[in-house]
Amino acid sequence: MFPRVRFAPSPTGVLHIGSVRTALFNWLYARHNGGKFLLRIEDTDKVRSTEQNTKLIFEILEWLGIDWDEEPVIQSTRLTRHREVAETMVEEGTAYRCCCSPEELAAKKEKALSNGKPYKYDGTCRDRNITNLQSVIRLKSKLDGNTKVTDLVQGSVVVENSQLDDIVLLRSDGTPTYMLSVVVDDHDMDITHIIRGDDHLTNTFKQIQIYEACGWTTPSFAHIPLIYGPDGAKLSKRHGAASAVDYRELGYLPETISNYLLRLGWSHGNDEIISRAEAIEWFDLKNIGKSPSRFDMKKLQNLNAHYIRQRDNASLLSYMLPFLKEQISEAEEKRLLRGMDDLKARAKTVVDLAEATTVYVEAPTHYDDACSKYATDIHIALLHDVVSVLDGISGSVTEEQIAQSIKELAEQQGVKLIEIAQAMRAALCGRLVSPSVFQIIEIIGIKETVNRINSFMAYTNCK
RNA sequence: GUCUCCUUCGUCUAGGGGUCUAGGACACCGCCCUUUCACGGCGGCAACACGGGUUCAAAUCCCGUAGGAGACGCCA
Repeated sequence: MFPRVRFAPSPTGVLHIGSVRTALFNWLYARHNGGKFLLRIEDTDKVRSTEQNTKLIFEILEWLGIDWDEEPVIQSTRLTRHREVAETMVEEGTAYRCCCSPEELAAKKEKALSNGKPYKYDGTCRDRNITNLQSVIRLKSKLDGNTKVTDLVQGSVVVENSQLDDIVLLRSDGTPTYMLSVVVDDHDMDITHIIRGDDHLTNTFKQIQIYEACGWTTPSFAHIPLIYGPDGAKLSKRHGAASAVDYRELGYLPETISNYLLRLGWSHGNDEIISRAEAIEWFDLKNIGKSPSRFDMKKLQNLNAHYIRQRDNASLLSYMLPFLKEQISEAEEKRLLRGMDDLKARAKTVVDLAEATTVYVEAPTHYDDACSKYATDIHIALLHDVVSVLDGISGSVTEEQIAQSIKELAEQQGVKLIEIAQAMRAALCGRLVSPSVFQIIEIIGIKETVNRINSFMAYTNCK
């Protein structure tokens, strides 16, 4: 039998990077086992759910190449079904109506807590046979014995039923709670394996009781550890970036995110760079670790640098275009394409890459302070020499030709190449870090090079 | 507070009784390459939380302790 798994995010916030990992694991599980990967939007909290968040969920999954197999289920459209199940449970005696007011319950809870006792609904309405439809419906949970989960990641976990509460299934306004709707939907969607964050582990016991009360087969569970920030607390905004959208905007490639997330908490021997095909071939729940892991930005960056280098220049260029501050012409695009090899060896993110491209499209708008080191009389004299050398070269030139001529010049003048090269870099780029100056000249051409050098000399002259 | 889970270099992890003087990757530090910065190459630093067992033998199995995390809503 082929597994059916699902990813069931709630659009009450921007898609968390940890949720993305859950989606990935579910997807890989389905693809590895020839099963189906389904999507369900859990939008029953109408107040906090937004269209924008829902849109972003689809967008991010597409961006990552995580495709789904059937029409996504929108949970809010299934309200009638949820209600129906709750009513049936009341009829069958596995649930009951409760008319304790929220205020009463809050008071009881406060009292219990102040006495240092664990709070649990006291079961006041459990056997009262209330018919008032304004009441909530609670699960009549088992009072003794225990409930066991054989989790595919966590192993066998047992909880005493006395610990479990009579949870609310249907609110007084007739809408289902999360506990009810997940169980009903997972059952109706024929979900065989539930792979989700381990913050749901304790919910599982309550949910199993609902499955049993309804006489449904419980699916298999796999609770994967959460992702934490560098300080060990749940990864959130204050750690910098917690949503998948953030990472996309920061210039991380989708293949980087997939690979990183896969490797976080899961391993296949010593493999670090894992292609999509390998991931599908190798993925197995058995290799998921049980301990939580911290998100390491440096490692993410390193991986991203790897994938940037690995992309072919044309696709990298088109991916980068939206990151550019200004639109560029076709001629400029060609320049960037030529310079891409040099550019991509240095970039950690696409944002870096986009920023670094400016040397190929425009003259420096300002010069870094460090450049003044190469604005001495000696350097200016050398730059004059460079200009004469370049003027002597006609037509299109290659990087090698230019390098050759400049090396000869250095030799003639009895200076080290670095002195000339850095002065040229300051003039051409306005800073002392850039791709090869000879390569830059090849791409921007002699004329523009001479212009930039002249501007630099004029600028130092004014100072 | 109650319940549940977790614990190998700073971080992600390999390992599942002897092959472990614990392997890899990122980070960090050197050196090499070099027109800068990167890339790349070579090398270095660095961990089995603690205490008891079991065993000829324990990072690996068992029990405690400590620390960390999660769940305890008419949120999902």
